[in-house]
Amino acid sequence: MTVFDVEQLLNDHGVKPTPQRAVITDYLVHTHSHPTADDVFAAVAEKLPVPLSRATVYNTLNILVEHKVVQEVHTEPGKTRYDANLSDHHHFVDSVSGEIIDVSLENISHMPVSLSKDFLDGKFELEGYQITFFGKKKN
Amino acid sequence: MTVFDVEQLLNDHGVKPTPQRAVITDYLVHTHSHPTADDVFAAVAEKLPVPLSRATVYNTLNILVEHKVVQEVHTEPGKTRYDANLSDHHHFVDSVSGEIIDVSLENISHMPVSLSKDFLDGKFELEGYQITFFGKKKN
DNA sequence: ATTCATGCAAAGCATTTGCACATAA
DNA sequence: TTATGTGCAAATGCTTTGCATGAAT
Repeated sequence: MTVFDVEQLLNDHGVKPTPQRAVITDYLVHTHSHPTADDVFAAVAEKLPVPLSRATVYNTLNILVEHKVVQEVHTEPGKTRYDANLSDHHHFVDSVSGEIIDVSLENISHMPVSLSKDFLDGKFELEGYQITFFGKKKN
Repeated sequence: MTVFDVEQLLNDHGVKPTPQRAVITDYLVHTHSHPTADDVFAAVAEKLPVPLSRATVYNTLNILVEHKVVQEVHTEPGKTRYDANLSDHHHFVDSVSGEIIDVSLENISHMPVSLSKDFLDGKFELEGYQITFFGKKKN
């Protein structure tokens, strides 16, 4: 994805592209590492010809989440991670390192999952679900 | 579950029962509200004849997690919630209020879920999974 | 005696906010 | 010029830590 495409992506989601936002989004779109805000800051700060503050990173990430360009992933206490994989997928979390690995739908049996009418019973409107697998990554 | 049973439960999991730990555990075992550490502190402080500090609540919750008496639930940024429902179950999160509702296995279709051999491929050892449904609770 | 739990206050992180400056339409 | 984005630093909120006291074995 080129810088132009990133600007397109931002425009498509109603986010005004700025140099900072473009570089942050570009980084997120090209990584599978589910970075934290600080990971993003560290990776992007050196790429930008202009200074970059943590506040801008946090602001940008929140805007990208609000506009559904990326999604938050919560697997560990105290850390919010970001995922720009826009395809329908789930996650495998290594219980030792905390590393998050994407799991595409074709790697999961017995999909899709749904809630019984008995549970929903006119009381809940189901919008989606997220499966977090956990286990150990072997060496 | 009586106080005696709570002490039994703690002993069974290798946690030395103290008054604070017993009352905290008792509270967790009897609620379905998935409380935060602060919720626990607020609910338990007034029940105890002795003073209770937040540090003790945090210490105790971490010990209970380590000894698998309760589990952490992460659905929102910046908040760790605790769940003493020891049965196999999943969660529904109200996307408006953040409220977490337990979903027992019989309320889910297409269970159990598993990962394909292709994904695991000798590289991952699957220990379990957690499904987080999200949507709106109707009034 | 020795070990371990507790309380308090201080410290630590991740994240948000207030405000001034810079930028773009 | 009007609105919006950015940077900096201060503030906030949740959680952990250090240390002294207190209880239990």
